[in-house]
Amino acid sequence: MPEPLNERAALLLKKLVYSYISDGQPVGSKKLAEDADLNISSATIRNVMSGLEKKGLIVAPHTSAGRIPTEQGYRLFVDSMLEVEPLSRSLLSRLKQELDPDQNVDVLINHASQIVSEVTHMAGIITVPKASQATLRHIEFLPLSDQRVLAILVINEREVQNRVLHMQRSYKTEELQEASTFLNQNYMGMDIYEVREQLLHAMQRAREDIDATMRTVIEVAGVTFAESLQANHEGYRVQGETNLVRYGENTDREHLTQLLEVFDHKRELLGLLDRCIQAEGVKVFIGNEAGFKGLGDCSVVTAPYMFQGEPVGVLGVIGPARINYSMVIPVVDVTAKLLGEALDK
Amino acid sequence: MPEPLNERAALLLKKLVYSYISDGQPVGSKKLAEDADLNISSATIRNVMSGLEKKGLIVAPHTSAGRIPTEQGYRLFVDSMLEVEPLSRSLLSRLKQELDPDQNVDVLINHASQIVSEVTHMAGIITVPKASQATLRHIEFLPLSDQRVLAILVINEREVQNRVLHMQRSYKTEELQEASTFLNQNYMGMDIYEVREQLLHAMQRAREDIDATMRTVIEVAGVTFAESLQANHEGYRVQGETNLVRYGENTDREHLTQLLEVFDHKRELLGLLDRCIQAEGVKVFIGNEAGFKGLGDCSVVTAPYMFQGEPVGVLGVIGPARINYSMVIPVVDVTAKLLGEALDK
DNA sequence: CTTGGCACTCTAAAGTTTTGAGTGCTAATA
DNA sequence: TATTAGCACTCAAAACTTTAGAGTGCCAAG
Repeated sequence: MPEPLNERAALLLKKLVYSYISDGQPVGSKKLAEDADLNISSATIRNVMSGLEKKGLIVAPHTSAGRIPTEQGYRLFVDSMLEVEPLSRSLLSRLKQELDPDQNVDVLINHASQIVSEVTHMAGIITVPKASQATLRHIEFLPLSDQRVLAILVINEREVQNRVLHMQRSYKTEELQEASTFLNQNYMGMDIYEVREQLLHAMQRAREDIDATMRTVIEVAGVTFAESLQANHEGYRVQGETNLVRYGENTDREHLTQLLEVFDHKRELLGLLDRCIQAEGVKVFIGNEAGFKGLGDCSVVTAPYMFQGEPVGVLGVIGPARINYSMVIPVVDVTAKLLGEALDK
Repeated sequence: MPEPLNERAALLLKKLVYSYISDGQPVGSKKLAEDADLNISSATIRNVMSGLEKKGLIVAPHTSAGRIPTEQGYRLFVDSMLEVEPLSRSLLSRLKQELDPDQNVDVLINHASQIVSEVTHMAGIITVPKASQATLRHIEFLPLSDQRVLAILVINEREVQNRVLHMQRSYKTEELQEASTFLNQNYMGMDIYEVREQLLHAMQRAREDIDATMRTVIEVAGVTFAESLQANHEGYRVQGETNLVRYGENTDREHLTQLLEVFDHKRELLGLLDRCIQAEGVKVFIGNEAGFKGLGDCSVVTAPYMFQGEPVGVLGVIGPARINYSMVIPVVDVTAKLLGEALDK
């Protein structure tokens, strides 16, 4: 395989892949002969194709069919002969509009995955961003019935979280008010891990002789931050799996259900995505390159997205290998970038 | 059709439906003769079946096949001969656990639809609850950069909403603090529609000669409540569409994609669901009873769920007509009830 | 009223033929 | 030496045929 492809062979492979991507039909020598603007007879093309087959770039599914690209064929195509189309103006503006920065992280990442899924007609996947940094912006407590307290946290400027805490005793509005005022005055702008640390310290020190406010603070905030960290959601979201159904004119149902089951095995997929987080820019996995079962003939296209200069998550799509890479790649790329911008506000 | 079924015919229909539901195969006279504990020859059964066919309760897909229930057959079965199984203890406890009342509405309704989808292996659908009542519990404003303000609303005890407002000018923390304090003191416990009304009035009155606080209040809160009402989300959620794929051993792909497209036509489905909101208890639509295209051979099972004594939304599942009604119906029923309880806290 | 029996129907499965796209090779050509 | 036309060959897919058997309807006997 070290032997490089001569120019004509490369051109032919390129045409073949484009043709196969658009029709889904194996491509024969005759079709290529007509199609190509190079004046070459089908016999010559057969010779060249035979060479490409020896190199493992294309195969014939059976004797009397045309050729289709192998994984390596796609690989070479994607790496060295793919011409990506720039995004259409209208699509770009739609992306921008959909990724309205005035929304919280959760909504944003859902939108991002949804929109790439819609546009590419593949299944969209996105990892929930690692909360690399979580600065306490504001905190508020409200009493509920039955010894429960509603805690509202504003993290990192505009991320609002809320949870219901079950407490040992019930609290009055005023107590809670004092507690939140205290916390806001003393801990605003601090990392929430830090806040928790300090609260733990404070708790250890002075078990007795602390005033009522401080006691309330410790009790309520202790629970809050414990839960806050615990709820440090990880995982990924999938959207538009049904697009996969509409594909596969010929694919049998088993293949399809197998693919759908991939989404049930969180861990493997998450592993793959996590590995992409450090990669700069778009990555394309073709077929088994992704390294796990059930993805034969499938491709995964991913791009990491940034928050405050750090890659914090990965956006991607998953679908048949036979996709319009020249469109999908820039869409994923740009959406990831826009998502990053929206997160940074 | 007014002619009532004799006992034996009814029993036979029942057995036939159960058999078809469990195998998906048309049921012949011989199979019924073996299966049934009644000692009756296949010939007799043929006579009876012929009667059932005349009444339009069953049909033979083709001459030499067994019979399958028609829509009317299912209807009769569901209405008068279905024996619902009580929920298993383990399932019930799972439902209860999943519908943890300490979560906000959004999460709860998603969970509800997700869990019925998982348990029944059908697609789960749920309408977003009508905000029949929205009492202001607490409000808070935080300044952001660029003349933007983060508004946090607590509605109905523990429902937290937040949105980013774009204002005409920028505000200081203190201004906003005063505004929120004022609102909390004066409007807490009031319906937010009411609050908006009063603010509008206040705005019209005294254009000039109002103090700075009051002006801020009007400016910021005006925008907040306007957006809050506008965002009065309506629609529905679908979960587990992929379950539909795993069905239909023989169903052709076209039929399936057609079904999936139903979900794209929000309005029709929403119309159907809305009509169920007033119905007490579970409703079952079979085939075209639902009244729109693309649902041939499909059933929809729905149950309204309550909030504070009012039906506010509908939970349901959608899938092939050939489903295990005795299991699906109680699941939808109970989940809707539990959801109501969770919402009521 | 029920039943065994039989002729009849019609699908699904298995087997067969036909078609045509595509190949590899060879010998002629430039 | 590289290209091409031509031809024999292969094989999947489509069309068609055959077979098997599941199921029916109806009749005549119990």
